[in-house]
Amino acid sequence: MKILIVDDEADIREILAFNLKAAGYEVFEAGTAEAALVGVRQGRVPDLFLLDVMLPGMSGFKLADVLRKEFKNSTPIIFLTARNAENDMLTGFSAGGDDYISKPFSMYEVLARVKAVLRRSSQGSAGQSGELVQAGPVSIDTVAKKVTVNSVPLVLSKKEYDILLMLASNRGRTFSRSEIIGALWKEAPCVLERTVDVHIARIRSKLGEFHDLIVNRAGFGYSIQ
Amino acid sequence: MKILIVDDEADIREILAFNLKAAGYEVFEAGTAEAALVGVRQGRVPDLFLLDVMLPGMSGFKLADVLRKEFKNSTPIIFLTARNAENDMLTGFSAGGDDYISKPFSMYEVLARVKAVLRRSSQGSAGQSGELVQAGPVSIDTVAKKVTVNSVPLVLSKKEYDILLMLASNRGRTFSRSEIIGALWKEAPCVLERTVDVHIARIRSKLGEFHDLIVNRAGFGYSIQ
DNA sequence: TTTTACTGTTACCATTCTGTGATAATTGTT
DNA sequence: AACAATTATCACAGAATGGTAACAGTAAAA
Repeated sequence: MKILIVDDEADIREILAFNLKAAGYEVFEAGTAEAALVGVRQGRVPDLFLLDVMLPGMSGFKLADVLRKEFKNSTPIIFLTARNAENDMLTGFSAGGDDYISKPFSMYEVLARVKAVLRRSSQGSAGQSGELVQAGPVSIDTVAKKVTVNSVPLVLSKKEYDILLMLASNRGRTFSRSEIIGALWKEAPCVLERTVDVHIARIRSKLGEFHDLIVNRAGFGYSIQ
Repeated sequence: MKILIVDDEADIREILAFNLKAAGYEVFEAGTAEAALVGVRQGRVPDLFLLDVMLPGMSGFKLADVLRKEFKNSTPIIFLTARNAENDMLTGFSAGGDDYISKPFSMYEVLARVKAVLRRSSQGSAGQSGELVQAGPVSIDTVAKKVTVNSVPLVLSKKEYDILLMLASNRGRTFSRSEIIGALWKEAPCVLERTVDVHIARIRSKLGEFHDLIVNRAGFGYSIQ
């Protein structure tokens, strides 16, 4: 799968590129919308755009516009936006299959989103309901950031949501407590490992009859089968 | 075990080098990515890189890229990142077996990470998704941490899993009890050697008809052929 | 402000896992 | 064969791990 990163900050490009490559994607970079357009016109068409909104010269939105008009394609786009009052209105918004991630974002978040978008676009299912991560009766809309269990809405707190998403989007994989903390406690990675237990317990109690969706293996950690 | 530290700040290098040496590692240093590359090209290849992301000249990511391309090796890399908006996205993230630690870090954190990474790579199990270790009918997914025998799931406890993985990823090699204890009882290496027997017995009984997968040679130890 | 929800910690209990000693079985040696 | 050394297996207690409730501090909302 080919991904084109368009961002004027070389550091960000590098971080994204390196880690996406490590995750097995083929990655191209461009520092400006104009450069990206040249590449695409020469035939280097990616399967997904990672597009900074704030670009010098042609903006990310303009580029998206041009791409849509010129190629009439439906290549999905993930917009990267700096977090400010203007862009906040975009957070969680999604239209025409596109998606927004606001800086600062975590690589974990980006990777999850990229994976979801590519899977969805390869499945050809339209994006009205956003990207869905399914795990048994649980369905997570990663755009709306809403969870349903057998179509019944489930209200989770941020941490509960994060943990459930991490487990659900890696079904079968067992995460140790320290892995979970390392991935989700970016601000203060110094919480006790027992904290994870408590969050798991809270998720389970909200899951009701499906409380055993999250499996624990003593000494290994937690997983969703 | 050899570790190459690449960081432009001499102070940081010194602190890391001193403590890692004290912990028994062989340590090399480089102030720039270019210098590190020269050393590696001359044959001083470490078992682990500690790589600052923000280097003058060639960045840490670029160096990692070059190393991967030029040597096609899978030497693990731990990236050191200054804590700022850009690098926050990397905290706790891990892809392709690499790892991130953000400054300021504690030596305890670094040592724990180094130890974990080296153990992982010495067991021959890189961190990418679905790494399989096969041994006859037994197949071990080192990411999901699950074992199957002829595709039938096998539920093992942590210690049982560790022992089976050690034997399976070094097929044909016979490990004495003290070798097994030395490798797997890092925390409390003062258990009786008989303990290993008991764990082996428990694994064998779970293996059912394949109980003779694990072979013992009197006086030598255990192995999987 | 008050109220509410969220998060992290602790404590207590249940469960699972692990190490040990006893004893039986096997292997190697004379 | 007889003996010694080593390994296999069992049962049990203690240790480690996990589940859950209650509490307190904090942030967000009313």
